Amino acid sequence: MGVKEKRAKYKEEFRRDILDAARELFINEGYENFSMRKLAEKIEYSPTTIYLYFKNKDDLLFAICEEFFGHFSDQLNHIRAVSRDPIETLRKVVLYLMNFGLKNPNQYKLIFFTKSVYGTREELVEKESMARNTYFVFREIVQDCIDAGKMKETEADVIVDTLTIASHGVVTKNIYCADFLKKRSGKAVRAMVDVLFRGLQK
Amino acid sequence: MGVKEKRAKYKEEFRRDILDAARELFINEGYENFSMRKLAEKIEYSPTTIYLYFKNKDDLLFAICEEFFGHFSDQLNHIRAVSRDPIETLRKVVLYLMNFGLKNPNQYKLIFFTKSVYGTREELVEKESMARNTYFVFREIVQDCIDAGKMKETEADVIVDTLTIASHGVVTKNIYCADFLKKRSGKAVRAMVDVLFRGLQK
DNA sequence: TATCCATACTTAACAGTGTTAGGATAATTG
DNA sequence: CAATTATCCTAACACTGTTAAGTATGGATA
Repeated sequence: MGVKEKRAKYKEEFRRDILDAARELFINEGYENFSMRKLAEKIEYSPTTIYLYFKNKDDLLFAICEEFFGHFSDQLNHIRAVSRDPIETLRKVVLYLMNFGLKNPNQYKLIFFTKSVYGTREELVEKESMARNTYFVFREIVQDCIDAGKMKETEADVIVDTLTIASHGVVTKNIYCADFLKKRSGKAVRAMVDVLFRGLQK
Repeated sequence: MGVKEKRAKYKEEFRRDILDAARELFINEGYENFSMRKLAEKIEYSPTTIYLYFKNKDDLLFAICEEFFGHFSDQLNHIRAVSRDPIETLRKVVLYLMNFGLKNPNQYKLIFFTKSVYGTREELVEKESMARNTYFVFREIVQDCIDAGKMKETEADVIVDTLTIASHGVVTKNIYCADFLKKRSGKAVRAMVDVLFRGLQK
């Protein structure tokens, strides 16, 4: 391996280290208490060093989001692979999304509250990204349900929106209403999923 | 009127002026660009003066939220008064909530993203507040639907949660997905409301 | 080997944030 | 008139993201 490649690899590795530290800091300290300076302290470098590996804070957050969406689309594919009935698959996917958000509020906030990281859906669909892959898999699963004749023949896009938006609501409710998780989130999740599928199925 | 009363009235009036300026600043400059210092500049006082009328930033935001909930619960009562069919009333209420959020993103953010201003539902129900009144009216409207035999006999609480959570999802989707409003929010709102009521009605 | 130079990283600073301590001024009270 | 109190301000603290400019260091080259 040449020196340049070695350097590139080192750079790549350091970037990963920073990313890992950032994610950890986010999860431990929370969305509001995350700062570039604290991250710098954690990795024991000056704050400015981070800017050699990430354009700015948003760029760093974007990288973490992409990491998550990579993991998430893998999960969707896995759920799809092990389950046969399309409606059951979709139900599991929605439950997975909600439960992830409920269990990882800080990471969820990071992903979905970081102002329009991915822009419009048109932009999302155009530009290669992990978030795009996730969206496509989600839509395919919905299409499976429609093709199996088990769901109203609305556009798959609109159904994806309805499901993700409702999930988003459940999670954000939990984030901004203290103790929602502890006391009523289980009930709320079940109620929401039941209403959604009762409303969507043929 | 005695001097003390006069003073109290003056204090109250100034508080209102600050509140009005703050709301205006929020709507014009946006949630992210609001700051105590900018508000101070707008009202042409030093930043510290604000702290004589509000304990801190959160206290000021809370006051604006309460103002909104006062207006909102009035609206709910009005809708309830002019409409006869309970399901139609409820549908209008949900649409009103969604549309308010879509049209007033900055104010909506302020109200629902200001971290747990009202605490848990138990706390909300206990402590006198405009938000509490709103919650009660909303629940009564849902109860009307159940009593009229037009809705599944789930607890009204849970149904209120389902509806507000879904509305919250629609609005936040709009806030964090650029151009959602312009292109697809109408469709999304209709789809969501249809699914919800199809899922909830008997 | 000595020079050069890019890479990696730092210090110091700018402009902004919420908030507080303590001081100044004006109005009201005794 | 003196004392008190209400009202407002200046200055500061401890943060924030970000940038400009500077310093070592270590490999490549003359």
